[in-house]
Amino acid sequence: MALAHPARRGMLARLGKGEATVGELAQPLDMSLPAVTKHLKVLERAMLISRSKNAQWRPCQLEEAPLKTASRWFEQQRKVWESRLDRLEKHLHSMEKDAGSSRGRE
Amino acid sequence: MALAHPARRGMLARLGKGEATVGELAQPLDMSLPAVTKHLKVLERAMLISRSKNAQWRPCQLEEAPLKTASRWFEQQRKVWESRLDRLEKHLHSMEKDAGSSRGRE
DNA sequence: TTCGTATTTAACCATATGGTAAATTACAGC
DNA sequence: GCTGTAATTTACCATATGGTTAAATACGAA
Repeated sequence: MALAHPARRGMLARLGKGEATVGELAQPLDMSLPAVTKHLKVLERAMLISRSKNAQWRPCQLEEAPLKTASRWFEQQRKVWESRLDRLEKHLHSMEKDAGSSRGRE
Repeated sequence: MALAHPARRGMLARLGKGEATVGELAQPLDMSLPAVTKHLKVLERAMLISRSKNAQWRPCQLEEAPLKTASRWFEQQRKVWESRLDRLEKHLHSMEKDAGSSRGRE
């Protein structure tokens, strides 16, 4: 999952404020430039960012569409978890009602 | 992340319907029992489930509280992404206005 | 005590992930 | 063409993850 690594989430957060070069993204990250390049490739393959060329710099920018998808994904997940919690809570309440009959716990 | 693996999410979904033994959780999963045991340990360490004893069975059940936390987490994440997208959209619109002045694209 | 079922442990393996250092490429300016 | 800066590629390494099989453990029932 492209969003799994904190360094990558950090880069995306930084890019939310606007275009940045590899060096700029690396600066707060306490890791070598090759490592940053690798993370950028992950983000690029996931189409979360795009890159361009400016002399010897290779600036990165956020891709708008997939992040909207990510946002929608979070919203969906939230709904899924909510419905699971609903079912769970019903289950737990029915257990409370039953509690006197046969307590399996030791 | 305990919620990362589809098998584990499947187990949690199953447990949302009520207690289940290791064998019952394994049945739909096309993997060996030892593999299932490992996944269960991950879930147990993350305190998403708890286990008990019933003869030779070791039934599992969902832990309520942390899943509520997970739900809250999703909600938070959603808000974070939304605010990022707001910022991003403002940025993109300001670029549109600028578009005529200096087109870096080739 | 022995047998069958449920589960775990131990030992092992393949692959993915995240990092490094050193060499290489790309480019601007002198 | 040479030099300095930005970034990437290459080769390598350590650890995490997810799986396997075979053996061990736990328990109820015969």
